[in-house]
Amino acid sequence: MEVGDLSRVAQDYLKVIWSASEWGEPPITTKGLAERFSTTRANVSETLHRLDDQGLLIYRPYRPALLTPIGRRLAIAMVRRHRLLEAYLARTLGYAWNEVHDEAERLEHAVSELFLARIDEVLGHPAIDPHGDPIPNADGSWPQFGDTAELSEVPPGSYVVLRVSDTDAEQLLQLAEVGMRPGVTVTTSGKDGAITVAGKAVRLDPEQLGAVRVLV
Amino acid sequence: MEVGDLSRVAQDYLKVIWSASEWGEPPITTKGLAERFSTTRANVSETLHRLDDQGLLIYRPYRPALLTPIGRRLAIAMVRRHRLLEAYLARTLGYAWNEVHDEAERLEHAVSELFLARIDEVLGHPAIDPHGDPIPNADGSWPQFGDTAELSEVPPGSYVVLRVSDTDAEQLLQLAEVGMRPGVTVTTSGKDGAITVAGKAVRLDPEQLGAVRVLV
DNA sequence: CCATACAGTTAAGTTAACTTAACTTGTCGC
DNA sequence: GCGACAAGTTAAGTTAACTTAACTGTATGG
Ligand SMILES: [Mn+2]
Ligand SMILES: [Mn+2]
Ligand SMILES: [Mn+2]
Ligand SMILES: [Mn+2]
Repeated sequence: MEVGDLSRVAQDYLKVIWSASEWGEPPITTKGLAERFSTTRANVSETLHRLDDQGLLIYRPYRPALLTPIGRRLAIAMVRRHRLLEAYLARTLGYAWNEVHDEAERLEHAVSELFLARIDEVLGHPAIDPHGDPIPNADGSWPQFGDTAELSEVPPGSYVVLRVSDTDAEQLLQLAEVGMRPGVTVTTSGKDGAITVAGKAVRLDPEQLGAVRVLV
Repeated sequence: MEVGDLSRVAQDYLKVIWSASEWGEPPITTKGLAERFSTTRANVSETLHRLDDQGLLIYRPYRPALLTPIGRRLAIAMVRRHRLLEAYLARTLGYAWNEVHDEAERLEHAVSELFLARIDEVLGHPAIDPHGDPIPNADGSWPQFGDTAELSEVPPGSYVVLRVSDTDAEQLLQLAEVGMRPGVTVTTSGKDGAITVAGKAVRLDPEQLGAVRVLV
């Protein structure tokens, strides 16, 4: 089975279910999926049943779904598509890092394996996307970096930003505006969100701090 | 109304209906659409009803459908998408001219106006796609070239190839293999398909000759 | 331990897009 | 003019994906 055999909806579900747990977070719930896809819990419940029928995940009533090995393989393929496309848009078409996500969200369902191979080559096989998320390799493996923690959970001190979550477009724009991006150094004071980003003092709310992962 | 408001199916129908008549051919029939989309006449008939309901075309029983002004505008927007993408794939990602069509057929439904503007800029606002088809401008106008005729209809002599039809992938590959492409000079003998392409003698069947348009 | 709030499910209905089968219309050769 | 055949339509049924409404299960804080 290949990702091209799945519907757009199935592709998005697998990708979101897999990447929800990527940084150690608990598995995504029915409600979480409903919010992510701007739909109803009823619709999510029904869709999860369908994905179970297709052998992509195991539906457990009132419990988060579990990806099957096939589902996980296809999920990782979708994550690769998404992040490779984001990297391509940013690097060769002049997209800002807060513009790439929405475009990749649609292109990921349309491009062929040939297209992916070509842009991977043009980019020189990049390891991370513009938000610092690792890009899985074509064989399903992916690069591992050092241990990370959310900026909201870390003791006061200086850290290197590894990754900024790209799921909330507005939040990403706010973070971009204060200079937050992978690679910059931030210093936390421990005092309600007062931090410095690349030397500049700014204030972030707990949600924004939770979107930033630093090397620990 | 924008192309993004239409379903994938609606986008493809408008594009195909409009481009069928681009070179003076008669309007495409229900059967023609069914073949183009590998579906049934029944399905085409029903879909045309839906497009009529949406004000995109006028459905006339037992007669070819007529695009409304809105339908025509959106059709041309889709043709622009398709051809601009083909040009991009060929010029910047190393696609062969017989590989671009299928990829563009899917990407045309997924890319944003921003993406189109960026690739248009990267390509320097190309006037034709890799098959010699004119690329409509963003305002709906498009470049006009000299008068053309199908190679099957032209008196014996030497001609410059302007355009090769890209709708039949296998046929396009065959034509590519004998060196046929926009810009080459061909000489017709009038004797059942015996012609020279860029100096090399080849034999083409009437269908293949009909796929090639030359400057007259 | 249990009421309750919220998460999750089930049910019923809708729509676009598809299929197959049966029927109707248009046109073309005689 | 007309019959035959191809083209086109209508009808009935399916599926994925969505909605709204009603119901049920889970977990928790008092
Ligand atoms: Mn998507
Ligand atoms: Mn990303
Ligand atoms: Mn298409
Ligand atoms: Mn073309």
